[in-house]
Amino acid sequence: MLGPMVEGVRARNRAALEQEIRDVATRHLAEYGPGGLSLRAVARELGLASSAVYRYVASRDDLLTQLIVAGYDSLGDAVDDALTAASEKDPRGRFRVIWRALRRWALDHPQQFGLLYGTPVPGYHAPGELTTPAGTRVQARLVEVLAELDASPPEPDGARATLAPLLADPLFADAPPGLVFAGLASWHLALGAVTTELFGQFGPGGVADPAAYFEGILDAALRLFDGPDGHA
Amino acid sequence: MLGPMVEGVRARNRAALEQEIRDVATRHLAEYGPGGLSLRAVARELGLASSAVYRYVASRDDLLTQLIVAGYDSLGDAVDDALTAASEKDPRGRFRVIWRALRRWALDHPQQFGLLYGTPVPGYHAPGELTTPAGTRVQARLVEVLAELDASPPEPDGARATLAPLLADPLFADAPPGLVFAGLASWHLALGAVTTELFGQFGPGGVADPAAYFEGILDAALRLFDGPDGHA
DNA sequence: TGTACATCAGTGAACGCGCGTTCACTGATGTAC
DNA sequence: TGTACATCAGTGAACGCGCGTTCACTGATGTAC
Repeated sequence: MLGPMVEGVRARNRAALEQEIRDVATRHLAEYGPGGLSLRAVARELGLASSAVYRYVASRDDLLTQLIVAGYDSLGDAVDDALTAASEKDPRGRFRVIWRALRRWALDHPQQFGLLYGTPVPGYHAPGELTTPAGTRVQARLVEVLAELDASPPEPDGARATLAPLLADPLFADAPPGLVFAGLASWHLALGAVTTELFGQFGPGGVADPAAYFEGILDAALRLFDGPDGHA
Repeated sequence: MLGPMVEGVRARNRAALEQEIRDVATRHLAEYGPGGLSLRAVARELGLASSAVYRYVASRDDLLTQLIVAGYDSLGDAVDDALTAASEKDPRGRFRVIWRALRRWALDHPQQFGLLYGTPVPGYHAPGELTTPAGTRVQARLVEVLAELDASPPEPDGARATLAPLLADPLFADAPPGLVFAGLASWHLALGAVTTELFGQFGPGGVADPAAYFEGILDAALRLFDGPDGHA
């Protein structure tokens, strides 16, 4: 009665349809944005009665939460895969691999990226207990890399106090404040660049080669970790 | 019949109501986001029939465009005022003044900031001819400051080609590519920091003193303009 | 292996809601002579 | 200064639409004996 017992056909169908719902919803998200995500439209596309969806999804907000978690996981997988494939040892190289993977993923999934890192969906509050674990995978990878970096960038005035909550986190055990600061700054630099490339006009005329520009940004981000004498 | 002729009472009322509509709409925008902006709701709050709004606004999208332009202008004014008030001469100081004003404005008008620099509103396309002039005021100020900076940061590989469209812009006449690159990078760094402060979790635990952190970010941004020897 | 019953997937109608936009209209405000 | 007419602001009803969610229901799939 307990035993390993192969998943019944019902459970399999159920899982498959749950996945299908997420897939369709993700497509709709990409097309109409989070505000335009509609359970009825999803049901319609799946050939279901609108009420049938409620067998699989508790509410519209619940579906949104599922999509957010799935998005973080998709991004997390993309980064992990890139790291595995690159098998790069040098921490600076791994830093670049992570960021390139993030940019790639963001370009491939612009609306999902917006859902994760853009303007919050009005009226929706993500339940942190579901969202945070998946939402910090990339940061965790970055932190690992920073730990191997063995750099001691200058410590801005008051960094210890400013970053206190972060420094208290086990993730950053023993990390010098200057390094945490530089890490955070590099995060914001890269995020700002990706966001602008995705959504912004990139200024008048734009940038001819965003990929090359991004490489330049990575150089600049890494330079944030250098000491005042110009090298780590 | 021509003459200077004081604005008639009708024109004055009209202008006043147009402003009132924008004000109410801005509040609704702040509360429900761009997707939740509704002409009917605005009319309701003003005690008007929903159809009456169409005397002042051509359509919902038209209202959005007005709000975007008004937002850019509000931000532009905030930056200009800050510069005037500070009467700082040093270009690095003025750089800081600009960015502090932007952060301040963003914190005071989060949803408007999101409208300008966040995830685009799905299904809405801003008419660039109306939007761009107001939308580039801050950048123009920054460019002025960068021009006085008299720095020659390292020129990343291929910067000339990558940034070609920007360099062709009259704004950047004679600017060395390295400077333009550093300017763009500093823009993305500050924008990423502000966006994260407004919308993001700021990582696990967050940052204790975002204002102090932002000052650190400004230091880092200015260091992007330093030569490889560590000073401009 | 067969039968009785419980579980589950999916239906379709209905609820109450808000939306953008159009239209023919009433009065009040301005303009021309 | 007064009158005739044009302009304009605002009304209220109506259009057709899509939404989230609930509910009582029908069959099909699984389970226990």
